[in-house]
Amino acid sequence: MEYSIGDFSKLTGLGIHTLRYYEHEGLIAPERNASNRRCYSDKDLTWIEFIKRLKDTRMPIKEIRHYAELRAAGDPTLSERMEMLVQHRQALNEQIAQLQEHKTKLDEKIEFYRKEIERVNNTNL
Amino acid sequence: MEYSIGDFSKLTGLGIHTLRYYEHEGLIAPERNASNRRCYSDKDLTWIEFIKRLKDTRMPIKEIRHYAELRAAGDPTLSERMEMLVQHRQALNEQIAQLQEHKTKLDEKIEFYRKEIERVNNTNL
DNA sequence: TCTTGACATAGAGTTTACTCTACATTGTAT
DNA sequence: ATACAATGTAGAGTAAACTCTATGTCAAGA
Repeated sequence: MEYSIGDFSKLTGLGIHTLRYYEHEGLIAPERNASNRRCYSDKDLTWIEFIKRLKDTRMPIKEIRHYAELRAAGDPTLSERMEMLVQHRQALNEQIAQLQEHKTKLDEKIEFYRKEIERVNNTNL
Repeated sequence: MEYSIGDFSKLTGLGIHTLRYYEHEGLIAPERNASNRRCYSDKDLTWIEFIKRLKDTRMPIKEIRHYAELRAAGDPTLSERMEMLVQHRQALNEQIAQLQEHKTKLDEKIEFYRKEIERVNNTNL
């Protein structure tokens, strides 16, 4: 299937402006039809979903662009791309560990609040 | 203990400019000495560490300011603060779940790359 | 006393990632 | 054929969170 930018926008949940911006930043390069309209493919869809993952996991656009460039260069860059992903997995593992620690502390804090509220209530009997 | 802004900066890992910015944004309000210099306390240290947690878990500064205002208002706002934290815990749980899904997909992708690299290597024997 | 370094404020500048505006062109329904 | 909605480009504007600059004050060591 091929999609106009409007359809692709609905499909991905990204705004039309954002899609053009991503193209300008070298993240994605959809085909063009005879009248210069963008034609997004299903491959583009898979790719943009992966870009969304990278973004969600805090990879900056610059780095995603670098990955996109390697990807465009094909097979010879396979191992370099894999290295990037392995690095990124490491970063992601650290993020998760960090968030889990934050969660523990937040749970403790909430428990403290619960007790404190109870205490204040009892004081004002 | 009391700390000058320079000491406090080293202690927290936040730049001096950032500390002043946080104060300007209503996140923290250190005491001042006779000559108007900021005097950060150990309480401020605990508080800023908590702010760092909130930031790390993607709470925007506006919201942290709101929490800071409630905190400054004391006991009457205890339950409202707890509600905020409970809400934020929910958001944090979702973040963690999301990141774990991203991790799974990333692992799969890396495994795909590993096989692909092997395949390409064998093709070129 | 003099100098130097830390600190003060106010406001400008930077970075990242969009988001929007202006204006021209094209595709489609009447 | 005409209107109007979608798309194109170029570039300006926005929001968040810093980060830096200019200029002035103050306190402690040589």
